[in-house]
Amino acid sequence: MNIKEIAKLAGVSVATVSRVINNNPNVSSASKEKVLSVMAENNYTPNLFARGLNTKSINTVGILCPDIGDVNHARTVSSLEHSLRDRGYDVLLCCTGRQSKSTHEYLHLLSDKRVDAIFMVGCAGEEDPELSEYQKSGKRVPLIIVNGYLDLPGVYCVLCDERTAMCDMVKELFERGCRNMAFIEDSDTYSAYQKRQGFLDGIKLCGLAPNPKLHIRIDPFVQSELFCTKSIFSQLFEAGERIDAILAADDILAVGALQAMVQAGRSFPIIGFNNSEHAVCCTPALTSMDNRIDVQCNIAVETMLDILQGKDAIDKLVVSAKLEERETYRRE
Amino acid sequence: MNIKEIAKLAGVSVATVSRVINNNPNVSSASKEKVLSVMAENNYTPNLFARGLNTKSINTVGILCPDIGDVNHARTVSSLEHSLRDRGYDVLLCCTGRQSKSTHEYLHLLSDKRVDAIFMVGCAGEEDPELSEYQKSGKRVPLIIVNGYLDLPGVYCVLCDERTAMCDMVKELFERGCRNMAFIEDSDTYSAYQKRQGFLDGIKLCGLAPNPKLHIRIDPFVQSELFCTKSIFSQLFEAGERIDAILAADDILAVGALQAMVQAGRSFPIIGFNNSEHAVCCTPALTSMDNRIDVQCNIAVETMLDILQGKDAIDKLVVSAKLEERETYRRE
DNA sequence: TTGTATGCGTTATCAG
DNA sequence: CTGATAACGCATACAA
Repeated sequence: MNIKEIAKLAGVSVATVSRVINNNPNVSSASKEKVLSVMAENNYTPNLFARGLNTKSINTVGILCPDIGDVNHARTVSSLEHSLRDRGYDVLLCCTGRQSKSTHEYLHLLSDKRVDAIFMVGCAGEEDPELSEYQKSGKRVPLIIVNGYLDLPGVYCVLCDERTAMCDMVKELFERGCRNMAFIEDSDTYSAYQKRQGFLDGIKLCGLAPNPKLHIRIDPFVQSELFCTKSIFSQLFEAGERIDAILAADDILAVGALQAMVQAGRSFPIIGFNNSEHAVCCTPALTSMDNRIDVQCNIAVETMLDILQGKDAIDKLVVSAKLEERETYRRE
Repeated sequence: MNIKEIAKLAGVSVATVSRVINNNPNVSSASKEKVLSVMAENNYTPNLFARGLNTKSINTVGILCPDIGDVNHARTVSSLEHSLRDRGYDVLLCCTGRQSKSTHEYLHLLSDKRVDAIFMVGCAGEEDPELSEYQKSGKRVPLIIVNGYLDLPGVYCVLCDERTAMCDMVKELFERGCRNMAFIEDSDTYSAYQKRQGFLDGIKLCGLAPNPKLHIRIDPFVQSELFCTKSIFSQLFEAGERIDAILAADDILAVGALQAMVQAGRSFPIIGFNNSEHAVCCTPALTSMDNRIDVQCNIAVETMLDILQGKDAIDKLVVSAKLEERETYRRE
């Protein structure tokens, strides 16, 4: 069933049918009704390929993310998807599998599909030379990074002031008397880098000496990050290492450390990051820094709309984090 | 840059270029090389719309799921996406938002996009009359349900024997001496129904009387299912209700109950379901029934390939669950 | 307000 | 092995 057949059945021309489909006002209500009813009877829907061939757009955007199985990425994609669908856009999902190599490929793949924009979630921190090459090449699709930053022309970023948040947290704990704060991180994203720097900023500003022994890095590819973190901290406690606070770049890491702490019969502030469900699963419940991913996603989608409408959009927007207080740390 | 320009630059016809693009063997290696080099120089990629207009397929499948923010759905989609991409398929993601109404719409939306197949994740249990209507309507796209079952012609299902697994678990606990087992459930999916029936089967087979007070249903739309479950069980414990085992349809529910149990200073077997990360976040670590979603996804994709190749595929495939033993219950 | 004719970029058919 | 050309289904400029 195509537009020609509908036109014949409705006794009008294909142009008129096309106008009805596209809500063109220049159609008599009589024709319009007739066409609509014929379309309904035959439950006809226009072929999107043919349509896209003309309009160069199918109201579809691509989302690029390392792994949708990761809770944080899943939340982000979920939020983006809802915002986008509310505005009539479909979502093409690409999981790159954390291999920076293929990011490049996927970028091409998506723009070959003629998506209207591409969102990147959980992207790497370094200035990817391939990405800039991509931006230079003919295929200019609006590129929007969520919870990350890349200083490239034509790339728009929405992020969270995680560095400041982390730094302030360190200062706050220092005022509470903490002098031996541990820091745990895993992935190598821009976001991870910000948190690390924030921690180091704080340590420095408090006049403390950085202690490499308390700066833990967990390989994000291990079977279980939680278990790995837990055993490292168990060893530290057994070795009698002095620790009076822990800050983690992600909740799952914080939970691992928390379990080790409880097992060691100790108790001090632990702060997670991303405010995921993990924070409420553990006991005691984990205080966590919320990076406001929902807000970020909304802004990202608004930014996309601005770009597509030709308005000039802000290329770097920063939202502020918010501490979700639970049992492992409470402000006075 | 289109096929015509490439043809001109390479000094051949569009037909030859098209053959090169599609790996048609009937091209001299000389022409082939020439065309390939011209394509590379101009980093040309064929327009997928024009292509789809002829071939009726763009190697894209749709995935329909209530909410990608849900950890279980996220894991499933992640697994499907990987399998599919390995085989050259892209993924169009649609989150229906748990509203059965819109499932119908999304189904149409996806087939309008001319996807090659549609996977449904976390779908409702009842025989959706709209779905069967959909299947009857002209738009016949292979429909594959993961971790669910719908007895409809042309619908293929992969699932887990959760009913048996749950039933066996009850029997096992009975033999261990448990006589007052509680059951917690939330959503209203096919999977949820199976678990509930499995529990009731087990209770009956053990000659126990069903206790409505210990059959807890949590509204899946509450702010926090975990917290809700926890407070319900706290109340039960305070009221002196006798409970000597808990089975939950999902880990997050089990964790809530677990926290209440620990707080009440009690200890008995708790079994979660889906073997998610939640199970290792809590203390004691949660024993959980794994529904082998990765295996299910692989099978689902294989099924899709069979269907698309015209082979006749199995329309109902059942994998068996596997208990992941942790601290809340260990087999002897 | 309506219809005709043309083009969008490929693939497929057929003749060479 | 190659090339010309007709589809594919729709949008749109232009004419009426």
